[in-house]
Amino acid sequence: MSRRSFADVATELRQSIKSGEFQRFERLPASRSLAEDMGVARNTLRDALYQLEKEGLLETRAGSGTYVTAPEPERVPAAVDDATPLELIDARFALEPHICRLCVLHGRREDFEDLDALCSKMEAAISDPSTFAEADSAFHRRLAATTRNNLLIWLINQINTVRSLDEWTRMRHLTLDEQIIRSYNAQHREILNALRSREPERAAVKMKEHLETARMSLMRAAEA
Amino acid sequence: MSRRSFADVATELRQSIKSGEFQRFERLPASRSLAEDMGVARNTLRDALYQLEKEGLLETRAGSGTYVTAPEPERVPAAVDDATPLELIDARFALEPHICRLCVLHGRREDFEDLDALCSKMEAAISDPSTFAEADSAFHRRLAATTRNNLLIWLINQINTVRSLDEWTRMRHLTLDEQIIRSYNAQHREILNALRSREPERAAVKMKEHLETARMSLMRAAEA
DNA sequence: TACAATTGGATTATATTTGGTTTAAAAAGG
DNA sequence: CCTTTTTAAACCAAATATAATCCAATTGTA
Repeated sequence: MSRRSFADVATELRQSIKSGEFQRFERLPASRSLAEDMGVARNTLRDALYQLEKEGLLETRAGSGTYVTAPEPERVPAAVDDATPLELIDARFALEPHICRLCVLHGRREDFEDLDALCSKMEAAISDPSTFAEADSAFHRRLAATTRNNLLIWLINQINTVRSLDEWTRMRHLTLDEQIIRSYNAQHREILNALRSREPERAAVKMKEHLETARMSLMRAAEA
Repeated sequence: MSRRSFADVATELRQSIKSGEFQRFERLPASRSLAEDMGVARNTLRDALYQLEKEGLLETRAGSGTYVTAPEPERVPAAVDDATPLELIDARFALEPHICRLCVLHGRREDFEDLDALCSKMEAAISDPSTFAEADSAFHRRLAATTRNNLLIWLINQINTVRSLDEWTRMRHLTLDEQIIRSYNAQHREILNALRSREPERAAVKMKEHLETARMSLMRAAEA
């Protein structure tokens, strides 16, 4: 029976890293003790570490230790952060009406109660644009959550964390007078009513109307 | 006796934050006492805090304290990579019909020529499921590109890189017999024709029919 | 307002751990 | 028998944890 070669050690370590036993940014045990733990000579372990370093899994700093390289999970491309408010609202036009349809399919009583509470919160914030905007955002995220579709929930969250959202909310505040807030509130209620009476197409239509109103007020703000 | 390096301390703190032991906006214990609690020199603790600050988990204000800023309890890959094929197709149901509408608005001649070429490629691959699947994916990505909406393009790309796509394509291959491919090809042509004659709603309807066909064949595959 | 306590920020010298390297012997395998 | 790889031990230089001390910003309080 052959001794364990450095390739075997590398395989074992690779799996420890991928399985999450060693997480990113974490420092591995010192080469001496790790070699002893794995029952292998330090030289062999070092060959394995060098291999993993070549593969980009590890980074080793002399005198300090060897570290799990951070596989930067996902750089949000500049294209996304640079999305314009109009691109953003088009994306919502794509997602949210269908989200309403799915809400009818998967919504439960407690979902509608949460949405109802958010509606009430928005209705109480007619003259408080900041509170309204926050509750409004929560309402739309709550809708996504009601679909029980993790992918859609994630997509909506991504959209909501787009950096241009700052610009978006800034522009919104310009248009959020009491009259607009009142009409938004009426539309939110209509959407919720359609969901509760289990009418997917009516809910989708009401959402489209809501987004159309938002688009219009946004364009008015852009002109000003 | 092994020293604990600042990286180890950082790992420990990182987990305390992620586990919720230190909550958002909360102030950490003073560096002196925290260092003592963790049995480490204040210098080392400070290095660890600096690292976490670089990672965006902490924010430190001289004379005041260091505060947790961690925004994301949400693992990006977890929600997305664990998406089921059915969640995935629901997301496509949300996005792609509206993408078709936007294609009518923003599509140019060269877009339609590219889509036409992809249709031809798929039609030539009736008995070659792998080539067909690749061109099919390219067709849908090209549709997204035609909207000129960077956000939508990015969302579609995200959906197409979901790991469960492997499972998805595997299941697809099960159902991709010549008959199914022929009907897909016919639907792709119908979509493209609707785009070219600038009929947004018809294009959206044809896309929905296409996705419905895909959903049905997927569910048949799931039963088998 | 002004003082005092507490906080993070920074610098120092010293001790120790760490990876990097070299060497030679032992083991495995053709 | 010869080649290759692993082992083992020793040493080096770099990195850094420690500990003590001082500075500067903030906060709370008299």
